[in-house]
Amino acid sequence: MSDAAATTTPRERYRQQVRAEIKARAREQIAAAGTSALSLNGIAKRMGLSGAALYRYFTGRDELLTELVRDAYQSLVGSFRAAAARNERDLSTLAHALRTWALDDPQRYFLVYGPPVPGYRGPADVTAMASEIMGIVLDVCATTAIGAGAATPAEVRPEHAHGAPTAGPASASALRLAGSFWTRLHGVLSLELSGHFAGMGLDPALLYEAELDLLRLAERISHPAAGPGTTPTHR
Amino acid sequence: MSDAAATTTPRERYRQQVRAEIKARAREQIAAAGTSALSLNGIAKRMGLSGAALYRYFTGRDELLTELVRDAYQSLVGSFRAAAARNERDLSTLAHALRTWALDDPQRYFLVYGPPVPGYRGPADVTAMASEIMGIVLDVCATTAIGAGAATPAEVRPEHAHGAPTAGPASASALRLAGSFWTRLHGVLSLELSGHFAGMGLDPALLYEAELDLLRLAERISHPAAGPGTTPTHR
DNA sequence: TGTACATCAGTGAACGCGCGTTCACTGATGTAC
DNA sequence: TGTACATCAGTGAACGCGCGTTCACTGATGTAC
Repeated sequence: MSDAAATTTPRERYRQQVRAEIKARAREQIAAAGTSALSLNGIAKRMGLSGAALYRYFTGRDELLTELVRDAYQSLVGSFRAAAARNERDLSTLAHALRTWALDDPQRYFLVYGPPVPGYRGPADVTAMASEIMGIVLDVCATTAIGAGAATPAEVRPEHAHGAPTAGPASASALRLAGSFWTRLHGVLSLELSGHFAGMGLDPALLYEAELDLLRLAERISHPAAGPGTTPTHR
Repeated sequence: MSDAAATTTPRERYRQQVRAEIKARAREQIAAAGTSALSLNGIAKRMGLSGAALYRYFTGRDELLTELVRDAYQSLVGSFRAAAARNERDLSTLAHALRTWALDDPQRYFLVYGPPVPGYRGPADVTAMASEIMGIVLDVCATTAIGAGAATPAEVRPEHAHGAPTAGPASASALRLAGSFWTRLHGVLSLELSGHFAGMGLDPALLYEAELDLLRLAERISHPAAGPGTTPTHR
Protein backbone atom coordinates (compact mmCIF):
# COMPACT_ATOMS: atom_id res chain seq x y z
CA MET A 1 0.00 0.00 0.00
CA SER A 2 2.81 2.41 0.87
CA ASP A 3 4.52 1.17 -2.26
CA ALA A 4 1.49 1.97 -4.36
CA ALA A 5 1.25 5.38 -2.75
CA ALA A 6 4.92 6.00 -3.47
CA THR A 7 4.37 5.48 -7.20
CA THR A 8 1.34 7.76 -7.10
CA THR A 9 3.00 11.01 -6.15
CA PRO A 10 1.18 13.80 -8.04
CA ARG A 11 4.08 14.42 -10.41
CA GLU A 12 4.29 10.74 -11.21
CA ARG A 13 0.54 10.54 -11.76
CA TYR A 14 0.73 13.39 -14.21
CA ARG A 15 3.65 11.72 -15.94
CA GLN A 16 1.69 8.54 -16.45
CA GLN A 17 -1.25 10.54 -17.72
CA VAL A 18 0.80 12.28 -20.36
CA ARG A 19 2.52 9.04 -21.34
CA ALA A 20 -0.91 7.52 -21.77
CA GLU A 21 -2.06 10.38 -23.94
CA ILE A 22 1.03 10.13 -26.11
CA LYS A 23 0.33 6.46 -26.64
CA ALA A 24 -3.31 7.16 -27.37
CA ARG A 25 -2.40 9.67 -30.07
CA ALA A 26 0.17 7.24 -31.42
CA ARG A 27 -2.51 4.59 -31.77
CA GLU A 28 -4.69 7.11 -33.58
CA GLN A 29 -1.91 7.79 -36.05
CA ILE A 30 -1.36 4.10 -36.64
CA ALA A 31 -5.07 3.47 -37.06
CA ALA A 32 -5.30 6.30 -39.55
CA ALA A 33 -2.31 5.59 -41.75
CA GLY A 34 -0.50 2.46 -40.66
CA THR A 35 2.44 1.77 -38.39
CA SER A 36 4.97 3.55 -40.54
CA ALA A 37 3.03 6.79 -40.12
CA LEU A 38 3.94 6.95 -36.44
CA SER A 39 5.67 10.30 -35.87
CA LEU A 40 6.74 12.00 -32.66
CA ASN A 41 6.40 15.46 -34.14
CA GLY A 42 2.94 14.63 -35.37
CA ILE A 43 1.88 13.43 -31.94
CA ALA A 44 3.33 16.52 -30.29
CA LYS A 45 1.50 18.79 -32.69
CA ARG A 46 -1.80 17.09 -31.91
CA MET A 47 -1.18 17.52 -28.20
CA GLY A 48 -0.20 21.16 -28.51
CA LEU A 49 3.37 20.45 -27.45
CA SER A 50 6.71 20.96 -29.07
CA GLY A 51 8.27 17.82 -30.51
CA ALA A 52 11.13 17.99 -28.07
CA ALA A 53 8.76 17.69 -25.10
CA LEU A 54 8.06 14.04 -25.88
CA TYR A 55 11.65 13.16 -25.07
CA ARG A 56 10.76 13.68 -21.42
CA TYR A 57 8.52 10.62 -21.75
CA PHE A 58 10.21 8.37 -24.28
CA THR A 59 13.83 8.10 -25.24
CA GLY A 60 12.79 8.12 -28.89
CA ARG A 61 10.49 6.85 -31.54
CA ASP A 62 11.72 3.28 -31.18
CA GLU A 63 10.89 3.12 -27.49
CA LEU A 64 7.40 4.41 -28.12
CA LEU A 65 6.80 1.84 -30.82
CA THR A 66 8.18 -0.95 -28.69
CA GLU A 67 5.95 0.19 -25.86
CA LEU A 68 2.90 0.01 -28.14
CA VAL A 69 3.85 -3.51 -29.18
CA ARG A 70 4.35 -4.44 -25.55
CA ASP A 71 0.92 -3.05 -24.64
CA ALA A 72 -0.64 -4.97 -27.50
CA TYR A 73 0.86 -8.24 -26.29
CA GLN A 74 -0.04 -7.44 -22.73
CA SER A 75 -3.68 -6.85 -23.57
CA LEU A 76 -3.88 -10.18 -25.39
CA VAL A 77 -2.20 -11.98 -22.52
CA GLY A 78 -4.71 -10.33 -20.21
CA SER A 79 -7.64 -11.39 -22.35
CA PHE A 80 -6.38 -14.94 -22.51
CA ARG A 81 -5.73 -15.18 -18.81
CA ALA A 82 -9.20 -13.88 -18.09
CA ALA A 83 -10.72 -16.28 -20.59
CA ALA A 84 -8.85 -19.21 -19.14
CA ALA A 85 -9.89 -18.23 -15.64
CA ARG A 86 -13.51 -17.71 -16.61
CA ASN A 87 -13.91 -21.05 -18.28
CA GLU A 88 -10.97 -23.28 -17.85
CA ARG A 89 -9.98 -25.63 -20.64
CA ASP A 90 -12.42 -24.48 -23.24
CA LEU A 91 -11.16 -23.75 -26.72
CA SER A 92 -14.25 -21.85 -27.68
CA THR A 93 -13.81 -19.34 -24.86
CA LEU A 94 -10.25 -18.75 -25.95
CA ALA A 95 -11.29 -18.38 -29.56
CA HIS A 96 -13.88 -15.76 -28.73
CA ALA A 97 -11.44 -13.88 -26.57
CA LEU A 98 -9.04 -13.78 -29.51
CA ARG A 99 -11.66 -12.59 -31.93
CA THR A 100 -12.97 -9.91 -29.61
CA TRP A 101 -9.46 -8.69 -28.96
CA ALA A 102 -8.64 -8.59 -32.66
CA LEU A 103 -11.78 -6.78 -33.80
CA ASP A 104 -11.56 -4.36 -30.93
CA ASP A 105 -8.50 -2.77 -32.51
CA PRO A 106 -7.31 -4.15 -35.84
CA GLN A 107 -4.09 -2.17 -35.89
CA ARG A 108 -3.19 -3.60 -32.52
CA TYR A 109 -3.72 -7.04 -34.03
CA PHE A 110 -1.32 -6.24 -36.86
CA LEU A 111 1.19 -4.87 -34.38
CA VAL A 112 1.39 -8.38 -32.97
CA TYR A 113 0.58 -10.67 -35.89
CA GLY A 114 1.29 -8.53 -38.91
CA PRO A 115 4.31 -8.67 -41.17
CA PRO A 116 7.51 -8.22 -39.18
CA VAL A 117 9.96 -5.44 -39.96
CA PRO A 118 12.68 -7.56 -41.60
CA GLY A 119 15.60 -6.69 -39.36
CA TYR A 120 13.75 -6.03 -36.12
CA ARG A 121 13.92 -8.32 -33.08
CA GLY A 122 11.48 -7.59 -30.27
CA PRO A 123 12.72 -7.28 -26.68
CA ALA A 124 12.87 -10.28 -24.38
CA ASP A 125 9.69 -9.59 -22.44
CA VAL A 126 7.67 -9.42 -25.64
CA THR A 127 9.05 -12.78 -26.69
CA ALA A 128 8.13 -14.10 -23.26
CA MET A 129 4.57 -12.87 -23.65
CA ALA A 130 4.32 -14.52 -27.04
CA SER A 131 5.37 -17.74 -25.35
CA GLU A 132 2.83 -17.34 -22.60
CA ILE A 133 0.07 -16.87 -25.16
CA MET A 134 1.03 -20.09 -26.90
CA GLY A 135 1.38 -21.73 -23.52
CA ILE A 136 -2.22 -21.00 -22.63
CA VAL A 137 -3.37 -22.32 -26.00
CA LEU A 138 -1.30 -25.46 -25.58
CA ASP A 139 -2.60 -26.06 -22.08
CA VAL A 140 -6.18 -25.92 -23.21
CA CYS A 141 -5.39 -28.08 -26.22
CA ALA A 142 -3.64 -30.64 -24.07
CA THR A 143 -6.73 -31.37 -22.02
CA THR A 144 -9.09 -31.12 -24.98
CA ALA A 145 -7.00 -33.41 -27.17
CA ILE A 146 -6.10 -36.08 -24.70
CA GLY A 147 -9.39 -36.03 -22.87
CA ALA A 148 -10.24 -35.79 -19.19
CA GLY A 149 -8.54 -38.32 -16.95
CA ALA A 150 -5.29 -38.43 -18.90
CA ALA A 151 -2.10 -36.66 -17.98
CA THR A 152 -2.72 -33.29 -16.41
CA PRO A 153 -1.48 -30.31 -18.37
CA ALA A 154 1.00 -29.57 -15.63
CA GLU A 155 2.65 -32.91 -16.32
CA VAL A 156 2.58 -32.34 -20.04
CA ARG A 157 4.09 -28.92 -20.02
CA PRO A 158 5.66 -28.18 -16.65
CA GLU A 159 7.83 -25.30 -17.96
CA HIS A 160 5.00 -23.03 -18.91
CA ALA A 161 4.10 -22.03 -15.38
CA HIS A 162 7.52 -20.49 -14.85
CA GLY A 163 7.34 -18.52 -18.08
CA ALA A 164 10.11 -20.50 -19.76
CA PRO A 165 10.14 -20.67 -23.55
CA THR A 166 7.76 -23.10 -25.16
CA ALA A 167 10.05 -25.85 -26.31
CA GLY A 168 9.00 -28.60 -23.95
CA PRO A 169 7.60 -32.03 -24.72
CA ALA A 170 4.00 -31.13 -25.41
CA SER A 171 2.13 -34.18 -26.63
CA ALA A 172 1.94 -34.60 -30.38
CA SER A 173 -1.84 -34.51 -30.49
CA ALA A 174 -1.99 -31.38 -28.37
CA LEU A 175 0.50 -29.71 -30.68
CA ARG A 176 -1.50 -30.75 -33.71
CA LEU A 177 -4.68 -29.38 -32.23
CA ALA A 178 -3.02 -26.15 -31.16
CA GLY A 179 -1.59 -25.71 -34.64
CA SER A 180 -4.96 -26.16 -36.29
CA PHE A 181 -6.70 -23.99 -33.74
CA TRP A 182 -4.22 -21.19 -34.05
CA THR A 183 -3.84 -21.12 -37.81
CA ARG A 184 -7.54 -21.39 -38.58
CA LEU A 185 -8.52 -18.56 -36.31
CA HIS A 186 -5.73 -16.36 -37.57
CA GLY A 187 -6.62 -17.26 -41.12
CA VAL A 188 -10.10 -15.85 -40.70
CA LEU A 189 -8.96 -12.85 -38.71
CA SER A 190 -6.09 -11.81 -40.92
CA LEU A 191 -8.12 -12.05 -44.11
CA GLU A 192 -11.05 -10.30 -42.46
CA LEU A 193 -9.00 -7.44 -41.07
CA SER A 194 -7.14 -7.05 -44.35
CA GLY A 195 -10.45 -6.60 -46.09
CA HIS A 196 -10.15 -9.70 -48.24
CA PHE A 197 -13.68 -10.87 -47.56
CA ALA A 198 -15.19 -7.64 -48.82
CA GLY A 199 -16.59 -8.68 -52.18
CA MET A 200 -17.54 -12.28 -51.67
CA GLY A 201 -20.56 -13.57 -49.85
CA LEU A 202 -18.86 -14.76 -46.70
CA ASP A 203 -19.63 -13.69 -43.17
CA PRO A 204 -16.36 -13.77 -41.22
CA ALA A 205 -18.15 -14.26 -37.90
CA LEU A 206 -19.97 -17.34 -39.17
CA LEU A 207 -16.85 -18.67 -40.82
CA TYR A 208 -14.99 -18.27 -37.56
CA GLU A 209 -17.60 -20.29 -35.73
CA ALA A 210 -17.70 -22.89 -38.47
CA GLU A 211 -13.95 -23.39 -38.33
CA LEU A 212 -14.14 -23.78 -34.60
CA ASP A 213 -16.85 -26.42 -34.94
CA LEU A 214 -14.99 -28.30 -37.64
CA LEU A 215 -11.95 -28.31 -35.39
CA ARG A 216 -13.81 -30.20 -32.71
CA LEU A 217 -15.34 -32.49 -35.29
CA ALA A 218 -12.07 -33.44 -36.92
CA GLU A 219 -10.41 -33.88 -33.57
CA ARG A 220 -13.12 -36.28 -32.43
CA ILE A 221 -13.13 -38.30 -35.60
CA SER A 222 -9.58 -38.54 -36.81
CA HIS A 223 -7.80 -39.00 -33.48
CA PRO A 224 -10.30 -40.81 -31.28
CA ALA A 225 -7.58 -42.67 -29.39
CA ALA A 226 -4.80 -40.13 -29.34
CA GLY A 227 -3.67 -40.77 -25.77
CA PRO A 228 -2.71 -44.31 -24.74
CA GLY A 229 -5.38 -45.80 -22.51
CA THR A 230 -7.61 -42.79 -23.03
CA THR A 231 -11.33 -43.00 -23.48
CA PRO A 232 -12.31 -41.42 -26.79
CA THR A 233 -15.08 -39.61 -25.00
CA HIS A 234 -15.58 -36.05 -25.97
CA ARG A 235 -16.24 -33.89 -22.96
CA MET B 1 3.86 -10.93 -85.08
CA SER B 2 4.24 -7.48 -86.64
CA ASP B 3 2.52 -6.16 -83.55
CA ALA B 4 5.04 -7.81 -81.28
CA ALA B 5 7.86 -6.38 -83.40
CA ALA B 6 6.32 -2.92 -83.18
CA THR B 7 6.49 -2.95 -79.39
CA THR B 8 10.07 -4.20 -79.53
CA THR B 9 11.76 -1.22 -81.10
CA PRO B 10 15.24 -0.95 -79.54
CA ARG B 11 14.39 2.14 -77.54
CA GLU B 12 11.27 0.46 -76.19
CA ARG B 13 13.19 -2.67 -75.31
CA TYR B 14 15.69 -0.64 -73.34
CA ARG B 15 12.85 1.18 -71.62
CA GLN B 16 11.29 -2.06 -70.46
CA GLN B 17 14.66 -3.26 -69.29
CA VAL B 18 15.23 -0.23 -67.10
CA ARG B 19 11.67 -0.36 -65.80
CA ALA B 20 12.29 -3.96 -64.86
CA GLU B 21 15.50 -3.09 -63.04
CA ILE B 22 13.79 -0.30 -61.13
CA LYS B 23 11.14 -2.74 -60.00
CA ALA B 24 13.76 -5.30 -59.08
CA ARG B 25 15.60 -2.81 -56.89
CA ALA B 26 12.28 -1.74 -55.41
CA ARG B 27 11.57 -5.34 -54.44
CA GLU B 28 15.00 -5.55 -52.86
CA GLN B 29 14.26 -2.50 -50.75
CA ILE B 30 10.93 -3.90 -49.65
CA ALA B 31 12.45 -7.26 -48.85
CA ALA B 32 15.15 -5.57 -46.80
CA ALA B 33 13.11 -3.12 -44.76
CA GLY B 34 9.42 -3.43 -45.51
CA THR B 35 7.06 -1.70 -47.88
CA SER B 36 7.35 1.70 -46.25
CA ALA B 37 11.08 1.73 -47.00
CA LEU B 38 10.42 2.00 -50.71
CA SER B 39 12.22 5.13 -51.94
CA LEU B 40 12.79 6.44 -55.44
CA ASN B 41 15.98 8.22 -54.48
CA GLY B 42 17.26 5.07 -52.86
CA ILE B 43 16.56 3.03 -55.96
CA ALA B 44 18.21 5.63 -58.18
CA LYS B 45 21.30 5.66 -56.01
CA ARG B 46 21.62 1.88 -56.25
CA MET B 47 21.32 2.08 -60.00
CA GLY B 48 23.87 4.86 -60.35
CA LEU B 49 21.25 7.31 -61.57
CA SER B 50 19.98 10.61 -60.33
CA GLY B 51 16.64 10.47 -58.57
CA ALA B 52 15.02 12.58 -61.24
CA ALA B 53 15.81 10.00 -63.92
CA LEU B 54 13.22 7.60 -62.52
CA TYR B 55 10.45 10.00 -63.49
CA ARG B 56 11.07 8.98 -67.09
CA TYR B 57 9.76 5.55 -66.12
CA PHE B 58 7.18 6.15 -63.43
CA THR B 59 5.05 9.17 -62.73
CA GLY B 60 5.94 8.89 -59.08
CA ARG B 61 6.34 6.69 -56.08
CA ASP B 62 2.67 5.76 -55.99
CA GLU B 63 2.67 4.43 -59.52
CA LEU B 64 5.71 2.29 -58.81
CA LEU B 65 4.12 0.84 -55.70
CA THR B 66 0.85 0.19 -57.49
CA GLU B 67 2.79 -1.50 -60.26
CA LEU B 68 4.48 -3.78 -57.75
CA VAL B 69 1.12 -4.71 -56.28
CA ARG B 70 -0.23 -5.33 -59.75
CA ASP B 71 2.72 -7.59 -60.57
CA ALA B 72 2.19 -9.48 -57.35
CA TYR B 73 -1.44 -10.13 -58.14
CA GLN B 74 -0.59 -11.02 -61.71
CA SER B 75 1.95 -13.60 -60.66
CA LEU B 76 -0.56 -15.25 -58.35
CA VAL B 77 -3.23 -15.25 -61.04
CA GLY B 78 -0.68 -16.81 -63.38
CA SER B 79 0.22 -19.50 -60.85
CA PHE B 80 -3.42 -20.30 -60.26
CA ARG B 81 -4.30 -20.45 -63.92
CA ALA B 82 -1.37 -22.75 -64.55
CA ALA B 83 -2.33 -24.92 -61.60
CA ALA B 84 -5.94 -25.14 -62.72
CA ALA B 85 -4.83 -26.02 -66.25
CA ARG B 86 -2.34 -28.60 -65.06
CA ASN B 87 -4.77 -30.46 -62.89
CA GLU B 88 -8.28 -29.27 -63.24
CA ARG B 89 -10.55 -29.25 -60.22
CA ASP B 90 -8.04 -30.28 -57.61
CA LEU B 91 -7.83 -28.30 -54.39
CA SER B 92 -4.48 -29.75 -53.48
CA THR B 93 -2.85 -28.47 -56.67
CA LEU B 94 -4.21 -25.02 -55.98
CA ALA B 95 -3.02 -25.15 -52.40
CA HIS B 96 0.50 -26.05 -53.40
CA ALA B 97 0.55 -23.34 -56.02
CA LEU B 98 -0.42 -20.83 -53.33
CA ARG B 99 2.20 -22.03 -50.91
CA THR B 100 4.97 -22.06 -53.49
CA TRP B 101 4.02 -18.59 -54.61
CA ALA B 102 3.96 -17.28 -51.03
CA LEU B 103 7.26 -18.79 -49.93
CA ASP B 104 8.94 -17.75 -53.14
CA ASP B 105 8.74 -14.12 -52.08
CA PRO B 106 7.21 -13.35 -48.69
CA GLN B 107 7.12 -9.61 -49.20
CA ARG B 108 5.16 -10.14 -52.38
CA TYR B 109 2.69 -12.16 -50.33
CA PHE B 110 2.29 -9.29 -47.88
CA LEU B 111 1.87 -6.86 -50.74
CA VAL B 112 -1.29 -8.77 -51.59
CA TYR B 113 -2.52 -10.20 -48.30
CA GLY B 114 -0.86 -8.03 -45.72
CA PRO B 115 -2.45 -5.23 -43.71
CA PRO B 116 -3.96 -2.62 -46.00
CA VAL B 117 -2.92 1.01 -45.86
CA PRO B 118 -6.03 2.41 -44.14
CA GLY B 119 -7.09 4.97 -46.72
CA TYR B 120 -5.79 3.28 -49.85
CA ARG B 121 -8.05 1.77 -52.53
CA GLY B 122 -6.36 -0.31 -55.21
CA PRO B 123 -7.07 0.34 -58.90
CA ALA B 124 -9.84 -1.47 -60.70
CA ASP B 125 -7.70 -4.06 -62.45
CA VAL B 126 -6.20 -5.17 -59.16
CA THR B 127 -9.66 -5.64 -57.74
CA ALA B 128 -10.55 -7.62 -60.84
CA MET B 129 -7.56 -9.89 -60.35
CA ALA B 130 -8.52 -10.46 -56.74
CA SER B 131 -11.92 -11.54 -57.98
CA GLU B 132 -10.43 -13.87 -60.55
CA ILE B 133 -8.33 -15.54 -57.88
CA MET B 134 -11.38 -16.17 -55.77
CA GLY B 135 -13.24 -17.26 -58.87
CA ILE B 136 -10.75 -20.02 -59.55
CA VAL B 137 -10.94 -21.16 -55.95
CA LEU B 138 -14.72 -21.17 -56.05
CA ASP B 139 -14.82 -23.11 -59.30
CA VAL B 140 -12.66 -25.85 -57.93
CA CYS B 141 -14.63 -25.87 -54.70
CA ALA B 142 -17.91 -26.09 -56.56
CA THR B 143 -17.00 -29.39 -58.21
CA THR B 144 -15.26 -30.75 -55.15
CA ALA B 145 -18.11 -29.88 -52.81
CA ILE B 146 -21.07 -30.88 -54.92
CA GLY B 147 -19.44 -33.87 -56.46
CA ALA B 148 -19.22 -35.04 -60.06
CA GLY B 149 -22.51 -35.30 -61.90
CA ALA B 150 -24.15 -32.31 -60.23
CA ALA B 151 -24.40 -28.82 -61.65
CA THR B 152 -21.37 -27.86 -63.66
CA PRO B 153 -19.35 -24.99 -62.28
CA ALA B 154 -20.30 -22.90 -65.30
CA GLU B 155 -23.92 -23.16 -64.25
CA VAL B 156 -23.15 -22.37 -60.67
CA ARG B 157 -21.09 -19.29 -61.31
CA PRO B 158 -21.59 -18.06 -64.84
CA GLU B 159 -20.27 -14.55 -64.13
CA HIS B 160 -16.75 -15.57 -63.34
CA ALA B 161 -15.77 -16.30 -66.92
CA HIS B 162 -16.38 -12.70 -67.92
CA GLY B 163 -14.35 -11.33 -65.05
CA ALA B 164 -17.35 -9.85 -63.29
CA PRO B 165 -17.15 -9.34 -59.51
CA THR B 166 -17.74 -12.40 -57.38
CA ALA B 167 -21.18 -11.77 -55.98
CA GLY B 168 -23.12 -14.42 -57.87
CA PRO B 169 -25.12 -17.32 -56.54
CA ALA B 170 -22.36 -19.75 -55.74
CA SER B 171 -23.79 -22.76 -53.94
CA ALA B 172 -23.71 -22.58 -50.18
CA SER B 173 -21.58 -25.67 -49.77
CA ALA B 174 -19.06 -24.44 -52.34
CA LEU B 175 -18.83 -21.14 -50.52
CA ARG B 176 -18.34 -22.90 -47.23
CA LEU B 177 -15.60 -25.06 -48.64
CA ALA B 178 -13.88 -22.12 -50.31
CA GLY B 179 -14.02 -20.17 -47.07
CA SER B 180 -12.41 -22.96 -45.11
CA PHE B 181 -9.85 -23.66 -47.81
CA TRP B 182 -8.84 -20.07 -48.12
CA THR B 183 -8.69 -19.15 -44.45
CA ARG B 184 -6.83 -22.25 -43.35
CA LEU B 185 -4.13 -21.91 -45.94
CA HIS B 186 -3.70 -18.23 -45.26
CA GLY B 187 -3.68 -18.91 -41.56
CA VAL B 188 -0.64 -21.14 -41.89
CA LEU B 189 1.08 -18.90 -44.41
CA SER B 190 0.58 -15.61 -42.62
CA LEU B 191 1.74 -16.95 -39.29
CA GLU B 192 4.65 -18.71 -40.92
CA LEU B 193 5.81 -15.70 -42.90
CA SER B 194 5.41 -13.45 -39.89
CA GLY B 195 7.74 -15.73 -37.97
CA HIS B 196 5.16 -16.78 -35.40
CA PHE B 197 6.04 -20.45 -35.59
CA ALA B 198 9.67 -19.81 -34.72
CA GLY B 199 9.85 -21.01 -31.11
CA MET B 200 7.31 -23.80 -31.01
CA GLY B 201 7.73 -27.27 -32.37
CA LEU B 202 5.52 -26.96 -35.42
CA ASP B 203 6.56 -27.57 -39.00
CA PRO B 204 4.54 -25.18 -41.18
CA ALA B 205 4.83 -27.43 -44.23
CA LEU B 206 3.37 -30.38 -42.36
CA LEU B 207 0.70 -28.24 -40.79
CA TYR B 208 -0.26 -26.96 -44.22
CA GLU B 209 -0.68 -30.50 -45.50
CA ALA B 210 -2.56 -31.53 -42.40
CA GLU B 211 -5.04 -28.70 -42.77
CA LEU B 212 -5.56 -29.63 -46.38
CA ASP B 213 -6.26 -33.23 -45.40
CA LEU B 214 -8.63 -32.24 -42.62
CA LEU B 215 -10.47 -30.07 -45.07
CA ARG B 216 -11.26 -33.03 -47.28
CA LEU B 217 -12.14 -35.14 -44.26
CA ALA B 218 -14.57 -32.65 -42.78
CA GLU B 219 -16.14 -32.01 -46.15
CA ARG B 220 -16.77 -35.70 -46.68
CA ILE B 221 -18.17 -36.30 -43.24
CA SER B 222 -20.18 -33.25 -42.31
CA HIS B 223 -21.82 -32.52 -45.66
CA PRO B 224 -22.20 -35.87 -47.37
CA ALA B 225 -25.43 -34.86 -49.14
CA ALA B 226 -24.84 -31.22 -49.79
CA GLY B 227 -26.31 -31.07 -53.29
CA PRO B 228 -29.90 -32.20 -53.86
CA GLY B 229 -29.97 -35.51 -55.70
CA THR B 230 -26.21 -35.74 -55.49
CA THR B 231 -24.34 -38.92 -54.77
CA PRO B 232 -22.20 -38.38 -51.67
CA THR B 233 -19.34 -40.03 -53.50
CA HIS B 234 -15.99 -38.42 -53.03
CA ARG B 235 -14.12 -38.32 -56.30
C1' DT C 1 26.20 8.24 -97.52
C1' DG C 2 25.52 12.51 -95.46
C1' DT C 3 23.00 16.19 -93.43
C1' DA C 4 19.00 18.30 -90.54
C1' DC C 5 15.85 17.46 -87.27
C1' DA C 6 13.14 15.17 -83.60
C1' DT C 7 13.02 12.20 -79.83
C1' DC C 8 14.17 11.03 -75.49
C1' DA C 9 17.41 9.30 -71.45
C1' DG C 10 19.67 11.32 -67.96
C1' DT C 11 21.79 15.41 -65.23
C1' DG C 12 22.17 18.53 -61.46
C1' DA C 13 20.44 22.11 -59.00
C1' DA C 14 16.74 23.57 -56.50
C1' DC C 15 12.05 23.53 -53.98
C1' DG C 16 9.70 22.66 -49.62
C1' DC C 17 8.81 19.36 -46.33
C1' DG C 18 8.69 16.62 -42.17
C1' DC C 19 11.38 13.72 -39.80
C1' DG C 20 14.23 12.34 -35.32
C1' DT C 21 17.01 14.31 -32.16
C1' DT C 22 20.11 17.73 -29.26
C1' DC C 23 20.72 21.58 -26.42
C1' DA C 24 20.68 25.57 -23.54
C1' DC C 25 16.99 27.82 -21.55
C1' DT C 26 12.63 29.35 -18.64
C1' DG C 27 9.21 28.80 -15.40
C1' DA C 28 6.35 26.23 -12.52
C1' DT C 29 5.97 22.66 -8.96
C1' DG C 30 7.48 20.29 -5.05
C1' DT C 31 10.81 19.73 -0.86
C1' DA C 32 13.69 20.88 3.29
C1' DC C 33 14.68 23.71 6.97
C1' DT D 1 4.51 30.35 7.51
C1' DG D 2 8.26 31.73 4.85
C1' DT D 3 12.51 31.29 2.51
C1' DA D 4 16.22 28.67 -0.39
C1' DC D 5 16.93 25.11 -3.25
C1' DA D 6 16.18 21.10 -6.32
C1' DT D 7 13.43 18.89 -9.55
C1' DC D 8 11.46 18.58 -13.74
C1' DA D 9 7.93 19.79 -17.69
C1' DG D 10 8.09 22.22 -21.62
C1' DT D 11 10.13 25.75 -25.11
C1' DG D 12 12.22 27.15 -29.32
C1' DA D 13 15.94 27.21 -32.15
C1' DA D 14 18.99 24.52 -34.52
C1' DC D 15 21.29 20.19 -36.62
C1' DG D 16 21.49 17.12 -40.60
C1' DC D 17 18.96 14.12 -43.26
C1' DG D 18 16.36 11.94 -46.94
C1' DC D 19 12.32 12.31 -49.06
C1' DG D 20 9.21 13.28 -53.49
C1' DT D 21 9.08 16.19 -57.12
C1' DT D 22 10.03 20.17 -60.75
C1' DC D 23 12.68 22.26 -64.17
C1' DA D 24 15.78 23.88 -67.62
C1' DC D 25 19.48 21.70 -69.63
C1' DT D 26 22.89 18.42 -72.35
C1' DG D 27 24.02 14.80 -75.16
C1' DA D 28 23.22 10.62 -77.38
C1' DT D 29 20.18 7.85 -80.33
C1' DG D 30 17.05 7.29 -83.96
C1' DT D 31 14.49 9.15 -88.30
C1' DA D 32 13.60 11.52 -92.83
C1' DC D 33 15.16 13.25 -96.96
